Amino acid sequence: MPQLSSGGGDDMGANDEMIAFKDEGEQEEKIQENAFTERDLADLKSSLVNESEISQSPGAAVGPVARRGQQPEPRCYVEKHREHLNGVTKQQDGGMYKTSYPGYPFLMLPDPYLQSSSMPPSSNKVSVVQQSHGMHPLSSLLPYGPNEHFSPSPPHLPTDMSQKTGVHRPQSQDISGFYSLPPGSVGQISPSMGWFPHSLMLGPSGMHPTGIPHPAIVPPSAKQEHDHYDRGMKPQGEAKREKEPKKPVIKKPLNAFMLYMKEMRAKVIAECTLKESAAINQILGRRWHALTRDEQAKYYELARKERQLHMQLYPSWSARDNYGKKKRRKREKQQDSNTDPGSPKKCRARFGLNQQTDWCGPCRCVPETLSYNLQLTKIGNPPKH
DNA sequence: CCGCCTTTGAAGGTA
DNA sequence: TACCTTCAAAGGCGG
Repeated sequence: MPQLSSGGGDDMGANDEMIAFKDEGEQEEKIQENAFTERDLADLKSSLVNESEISQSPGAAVGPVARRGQQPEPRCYVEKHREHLNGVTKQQDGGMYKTSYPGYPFLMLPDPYLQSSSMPPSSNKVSVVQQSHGMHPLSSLLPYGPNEHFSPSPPHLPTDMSQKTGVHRPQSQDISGFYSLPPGSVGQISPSMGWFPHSLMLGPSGMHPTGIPHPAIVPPSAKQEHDHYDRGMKPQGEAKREKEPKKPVIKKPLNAFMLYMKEMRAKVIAECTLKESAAINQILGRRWHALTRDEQAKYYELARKERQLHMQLYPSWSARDNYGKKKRRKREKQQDSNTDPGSPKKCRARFGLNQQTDWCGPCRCVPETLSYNLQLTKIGNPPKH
């Protein structure tokens, strides 16, 4: 990454995006917050209207079809705002994070987590966007101060940590120095603990054995349990929990954009009076593109540190661990429908097979010309497609 | 109650 | 190596 050149190719993504911004000279893209929001909202609403009124306008979609390859060029967006800027007072140094930078919970482990541990039962969600007002209590722990621009190579950062980590998971790094953690917290992690499966490392409530709850650790179906509490079903819920201790889920570390979203979501919601996350995320995506490299670099650096901390806390964890929990069910459902013996005609039609003569490999149903008895006796597997 | 929507980035898998 | 897929957060909404 350009902004993190120290590592000789850090593992930050969005290279293309950043280069594109460099070419576009985005430095002057400092837009007044409120005007930006109104513009975002107007764009979003108009796009939503367009979606409903105009059918499939190619290239203009912001909807589901507007995936990466089809997204409007950032330049177009910037130019749109440039036009808009004709009537808008520019901020002289309008970095959104110039005056205060809330930081990120992984970097502020002690206080926020102690606070969260004393949260009422209704606050079962891990609060990640915190202390967005004023000085962060742990801002001193941040590698760069609130008014300090991100330094590509923090002086206290161990050399090997600045370099591309890849799949390398440090096994005995003293992260207490890295994160300035107080004695008795993560710094107590012994090197040997790194090889425990995370299910053994965690307490019943997603508590790390160090006593520090981690935002990435989420008790499964926490929301449901919360609902049970709300509906006065606590005894039943508790009994169920005691019977079936569920393994806490270790979530993926958040990437730069996710960190940005967490920080800015509340602000956008307040400004736009929007609540729908899909719409909010569209706005945030645009704002993300409008950020300067320096501004984005802060989040890339936070995300990098988050991944490193995550690697140290859960050395055996892999993103693969959480794979397929939603989509696999969907696939299996679809496969079930494919192998549904009750609809051979549909099945054969779906695969473009001859209804009279073709075997259907996916569902293994026989063609109509073969006898029903043949199907029952299962004389052999049909040829696969 | 579950999944979709919507965004970007990271990581794992595949060709 | 390029490309594809999945997941991470969020909350309203529809089936």
